[in-house]
Amino acid sequence: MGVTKRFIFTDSINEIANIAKVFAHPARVAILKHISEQEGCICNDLVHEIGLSQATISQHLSVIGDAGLLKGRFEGKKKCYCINLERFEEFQTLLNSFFIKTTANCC
Amino acid sequence: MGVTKRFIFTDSINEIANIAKVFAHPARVAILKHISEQEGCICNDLVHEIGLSQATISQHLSVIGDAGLLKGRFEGKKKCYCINLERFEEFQTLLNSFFIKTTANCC
DNA sequence: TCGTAATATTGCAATATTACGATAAATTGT
DNA sequence: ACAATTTATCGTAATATTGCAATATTACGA
Repeated sequence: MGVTKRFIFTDSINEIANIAKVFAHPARVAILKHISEQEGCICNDLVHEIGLSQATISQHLSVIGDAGLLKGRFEGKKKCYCINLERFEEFQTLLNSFFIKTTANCC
Repeated sequence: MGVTKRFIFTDSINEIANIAKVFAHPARVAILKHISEQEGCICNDLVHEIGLSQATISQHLSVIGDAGLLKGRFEGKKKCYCINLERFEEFQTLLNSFFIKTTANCC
């Protein structure tokens, strides 16, 4: 098979998985790190900075964007990206609410 | 191609990606949620609870375990799993240290 | 030791992801 | 309008992931 059976899980669980998928690739983590350090940045810089092709970077950016983790706007021909902090914090809150329930452990 | 070029990224970035990969599949999120709610649990319960085959659950458990997010021990023939909270918090700290640097945003 | 229960591993088919060259689309300056 | 620059999209090859049946392994009790 090979198809993830999303339909057997709750919405919150699927949402955590979807956002986590963004962080599940080092290129995307590197992109987010770079953007967060710049307060806004340009895609072409990323190509130079990260060391992947322009097409690949653009794809990763759209994955990050689809998950709601970016804000962006065009400034002339260049596109300015920044991190959607609210969304990022939403992800952290979700993670916390799921896994920080038990303080005691059995092992 | 299709190969993730891990070698062009730093260790911290790759580590974030590796741990995030655990959370990037709803079955694994559901497994972690279930375990965290039980303070220890049994794999066979998971098969019944999650709705995937025993082989699949077992595979997911080993992915979670390889990332260091589980502690487990055998209790007779059954295996008792619990969450490695230290490791989970390590992940959260890593995420924070990378992306909560800029409070101001450009967009 | 033998049978049973629980978990792990293997092998495979189906699908998803990653990466990049080529090309298209958008925008600015001339 | 045209060329130059920047980003997006398409096509496709390579690799990774997902899921399960079948089988193996491990541990216990009779």
